[in-house]
Amino acid sequence: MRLASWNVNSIRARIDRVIAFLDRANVDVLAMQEIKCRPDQFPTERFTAAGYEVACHGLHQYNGVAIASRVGLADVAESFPGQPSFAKAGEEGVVEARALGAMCGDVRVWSVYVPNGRTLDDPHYAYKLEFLRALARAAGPWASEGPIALVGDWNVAPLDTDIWSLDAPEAATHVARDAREALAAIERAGLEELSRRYLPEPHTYTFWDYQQLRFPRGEGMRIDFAYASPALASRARAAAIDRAERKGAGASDHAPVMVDFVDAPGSVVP
DNA sequence: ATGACTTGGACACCAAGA
Repeated sequence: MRLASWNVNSIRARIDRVIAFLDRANVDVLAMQEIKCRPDQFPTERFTAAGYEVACHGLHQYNGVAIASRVGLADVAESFPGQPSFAKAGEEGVVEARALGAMCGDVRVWSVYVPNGRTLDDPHYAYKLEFLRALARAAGPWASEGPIALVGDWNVAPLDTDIWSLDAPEAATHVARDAREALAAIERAGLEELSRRYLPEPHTYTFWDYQQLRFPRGEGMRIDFAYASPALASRARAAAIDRAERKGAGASDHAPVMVDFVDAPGSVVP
């Protein structure tokens, strides 16, 4: 099974590229982030025509996550247990559309979009830390349950070599010690990050800002990752970052991250 | 080379991203 994760930065603006990518990269399951629409606006029929089932969770033009699968899609869950809400000043808290889980074949796949954080003194930054900590708590029991993948846009650059410049002001929320610590809790919960296993080269990026010619200058960040439980990590064989998807007109600012898994030992291929 | 980000919503500006 080939599993891909991609912050598409609007599924409606990116649908042609996404469908072409599924075919070109031979993707079985695609976890999307930042779909930027509600379910009634999601181009479901384009995925159906390509042979994929779709689940999506979106509240409005911000955030939003989805999963497309051609190996089955069942037991869909919006938000993870204990997912924190965010309250704008003077408003009720809202559990934002940042996590979606589904059974895809025998793998439980979660598409995750961690809050950006904006700036270190912004309420969104505390929200980001709480989101990561709550997800690590939820993932603790999952790690020993079976094949589970947590993939998405984590908005944290764990290593100094995961970013072109530690001094970029927009990077502060992605390299801060407590942000990195909050992400490390996911690994301490027993999950392994698989893109790093196969792609350890420093300055291997998954995101390049639209501004300041970041992509042509090679100035990016590595913030998209694929975590897996031991039962799934043992079945991983390869990973790739599809840098080509950042090229050309109409590209997302993120590239897809892909991981290949072999079938479980003893599984029967229908 | 004298450039300068993209998206969606209500609107020709703004919030949000990172």
